[in-house]
Amino acid sequence: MDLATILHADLDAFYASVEQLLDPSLRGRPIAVGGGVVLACSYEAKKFGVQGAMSGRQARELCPELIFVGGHFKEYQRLGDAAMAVLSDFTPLVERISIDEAFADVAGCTHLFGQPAEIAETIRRRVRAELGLPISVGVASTKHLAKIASQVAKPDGLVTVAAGTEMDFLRDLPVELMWGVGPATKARLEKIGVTRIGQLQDVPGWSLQKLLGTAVGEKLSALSQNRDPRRLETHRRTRSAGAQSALGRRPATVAVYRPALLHLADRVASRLRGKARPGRTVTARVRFADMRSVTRAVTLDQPVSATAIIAEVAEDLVRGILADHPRERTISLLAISVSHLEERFGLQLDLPLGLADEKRRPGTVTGARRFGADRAIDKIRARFGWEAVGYAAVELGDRRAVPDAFRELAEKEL
DNA sequence: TCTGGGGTCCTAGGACCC
DNA sequence: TCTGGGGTCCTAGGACCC
Repeated sequence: MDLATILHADLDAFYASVEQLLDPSLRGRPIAVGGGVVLACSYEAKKFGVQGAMSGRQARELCPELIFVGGHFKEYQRLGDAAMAVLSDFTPLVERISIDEAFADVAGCTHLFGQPAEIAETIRRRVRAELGLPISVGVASTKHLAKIASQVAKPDGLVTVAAGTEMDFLRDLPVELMWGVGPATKARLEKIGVTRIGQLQDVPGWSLQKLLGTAVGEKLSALSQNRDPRRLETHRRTRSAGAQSALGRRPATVAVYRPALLHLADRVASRLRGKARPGRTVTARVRFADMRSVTRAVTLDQPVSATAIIAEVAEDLVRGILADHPRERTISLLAISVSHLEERFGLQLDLPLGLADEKRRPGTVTGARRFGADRAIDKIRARFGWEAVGYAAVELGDRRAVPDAFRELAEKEL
C-alpha cells in the first residue's frame, strides 16, 4: 500500500477571498467578482445558491444583497503565485493545475518537515499568516484521493485519507466528486441507480464501459476502486492556444466577423510567437443565436504564428461554416484555436502555404513581410504594453462581459 | 444584456497506406 | 481480382475542468 504523501492544496473561493482581504468591509458578506457573469463568489454568497459562471442577473435574484466587485487581477496572480511558492518551500515536486490549485508530493521531505499531515497543516498556517488567505488541503496516497479530500475539507480545512482506508473513504461520497464526472455522466449513472462511489465499485468494468464509452468507463472503474496510476507532472507542454469572444447578437456579416477574427488571431498569434510555438491546425468556431455552435478546422503543412495568416485561415473557415448554415443570420460568439503546436528555435518565417495560400486574396502581403510586421508589434508591446499598438478599430461591441485583464489572467503559459 | 474564457481528452467516421 | 485488417492522420462534436 502506498503511503499517503500526495497533497492537493486549493485556495478557497479564491478571487472572492482576495477581494475580502483587500477590502475588510466585504468580509462576512455575500460578494461576487464580475458583473455580467459571476467569475467567483464568497461562501456567504454560495449559501444563497450563487455559483461561478452564473449570469449576474440570476445571481442577484438568488441573493438580492449580493455585492458585485470588479476584479483585482494582478493581485490574484501575485497571491496565487505566492501560495504556490509556499508549497515549493517543501518539495520541488509540485504540479500546478490552475492559478489557485496544485498537487505536491512530500514523500522525499518528511524526514525534514514531519508527517504529510503536519506539512499540510504548516502550509495552511503559513498561507493564512503570510498571505491572509484560507486554503484547504487534502492528503492521500493518490492524486485523485487527495483532490477529493481537499474538496471534502472545504472550506478552510484539512482532510487526510490514511493509507489503507481509501475504499472506506470513497464509499459514501457522491459520484460527482470524482474527477471526470460532470452533469452528463452523473445523469447516465443515475439512470442505472448509481449515485455513490461505493455503488460504482460494484458495477462490472465492461458494463460501465458500455454505458460511458471505453475511456470514461475504464477510468471510473479504476478511480472508484482506488486505482489511480497518475504521477505528478511538474512540467507539462501546452497543446493548444485559443481565444474567443462573445458578441451578444450580431449579424453574420463580414463587417462583423472580419475585425473580430483579426482581434482574436492577434491575441492567439502573439502568444504563439512569444513562446516560439507555431501550430499547424487552425480551428474556428461560430456560435449562433440559439447557442448551438459549429467548429471547422484545417491542418496546414507548415506551422504558422503570423497574425494575418491565422486571421485569414480562420476567416475562410468561418465563411465555410456560414455557407453551410445559410438560415443562420445571427452569431453570438467567435473563437479561434491553434493546435498541433511545434517548437521553433530562432527566427521563424511563416510561409503562406496550404489553404491560406490557395485562397489568398489579391493584395495581401507575403509571409516574410507579415512576420516582420508582427515582430515590430511584439517588440513595441514588450516595452509599452499590449494596448500600445495593434490591429485597431476592432469593434467587438464594447459591452464585453469579461474585462481584458481577466482574459490575460486566463491565458496560460504555453 | 440570459448564458465568459481558457484549456484537455475522447469518440466516431473517413481517407489513405501497407 | 477481391476482401480484409491494422495503423495513422484528420475533422467534428461532446464532456469535462478551472
